[in-house]
Amino acid sequence: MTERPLLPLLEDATPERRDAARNREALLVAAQALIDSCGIDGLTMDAVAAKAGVGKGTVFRRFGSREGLMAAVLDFSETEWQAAVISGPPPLGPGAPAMERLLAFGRSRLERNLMLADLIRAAGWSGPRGFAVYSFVAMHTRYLMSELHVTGDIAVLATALLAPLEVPVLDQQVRIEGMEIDRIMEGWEDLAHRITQR
Amino acid sequence: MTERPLLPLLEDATPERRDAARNREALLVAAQALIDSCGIDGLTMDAVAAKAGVGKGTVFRRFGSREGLMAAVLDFSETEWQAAVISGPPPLGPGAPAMERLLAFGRSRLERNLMLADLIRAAGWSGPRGFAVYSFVAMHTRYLMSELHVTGDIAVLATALLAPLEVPVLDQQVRIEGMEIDRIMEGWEDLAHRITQR
DNA sequence: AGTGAAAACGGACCGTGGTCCGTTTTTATT
DNA sequence: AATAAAAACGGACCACGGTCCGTTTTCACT
Repeated sequence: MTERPLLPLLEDATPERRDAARNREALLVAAQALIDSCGIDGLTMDAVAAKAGVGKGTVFRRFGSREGLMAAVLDFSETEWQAAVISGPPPLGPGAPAMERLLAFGRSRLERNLMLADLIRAAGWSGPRGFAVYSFVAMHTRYLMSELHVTGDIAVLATALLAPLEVPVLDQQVRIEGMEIDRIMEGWEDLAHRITQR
Repeated sequence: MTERPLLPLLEDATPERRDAARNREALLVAAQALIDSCGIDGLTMDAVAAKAGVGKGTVFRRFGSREGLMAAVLDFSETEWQAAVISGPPPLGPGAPAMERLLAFGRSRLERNLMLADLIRAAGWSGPRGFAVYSFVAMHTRYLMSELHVTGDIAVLATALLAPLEVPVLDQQVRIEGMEIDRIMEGWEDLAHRITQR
């Protein structure tokens, strides 16, 4: 749990003080434990502080806000996932044809976003962390699209291809309309073909 | 400000008591005034209650939550917009070819979502109101797509076409990446052509 | 080891969203 | 008009996110 995020856009120049590092570690462990036992909604900042054995001020000094704490918890699995895309086995990782990689990418992202929906929602879609996450996903999609020789405004088309995989949209389809996941995935593959063809 | 929402899926069987109706009216007026003067973030439920001259409990009895109140405020402009789509002048309203209507629809929705972004964000994307709004937009999109003889899973493709117009996605593009609105719109038109062609 | 400045800590404190329940208003009925 | 049940009201109250500032810890430098 001490690994640093992939793609460290701006690494801190000065390292953390020892007590700070120890407390961050304890807070993340406490937060994960509380999420497991009480669920996301049942987690309070006071409880996290108490469980980690630190004052509440420390939690906010480290993570800025509740959203920030959630984003930090989410960061573990995100980093892992990004590693699988960058250097894992094909077809998600490198080695497969671009179209296969794209389809594997979409399926994997969709499954992940559904599995972590509560946490992603609680982490908010703003802030620097959210930006970094989006940047990675968008960059990879644009790369695959350029490999497929897609014509047009690739940045915008990539966004359009990614948007249906985001949690608010999936929530609408799955939770409210009760749509099957396989059907959503098939629809997304169709979309991928339509956007990349020509 | 007393009109009822379009497409009243479930109209209340029993009408409101007179004091209840009067208070709702006063609360909506107060909320709108506070939004205009303090902005969405500066609006507090206590302030709305005070300005409307009622107790705080009444606000929550009427609207359930802050999100609910915001959704109710939003409902005015949403109703107006839906009316323009259903019975306004072409190309947004009926009378133009389906493809022109679709493009006008996308542009209009995009502009609206950007203009009301703060309010839409504060209203939340869940709850029955959000569902009703989404239902209308999705239904209309599916209708236009069927007019265009689009093949495939129309419900899923309509969602894919609408997703890039949603506030979280637009936020990312406009606010964070600083993308121009015209560019986003051109990209969306391209997307509409790719999804509907074949 | 001693020292001073910078960084981090802790928990009392505050504002706001949301609840609860005793009181008041409305409305249907006679 | 009187009455009673139902609905709505109001504001004290609570919980939680977030802030503030006096105290403690760390660390670089001597």
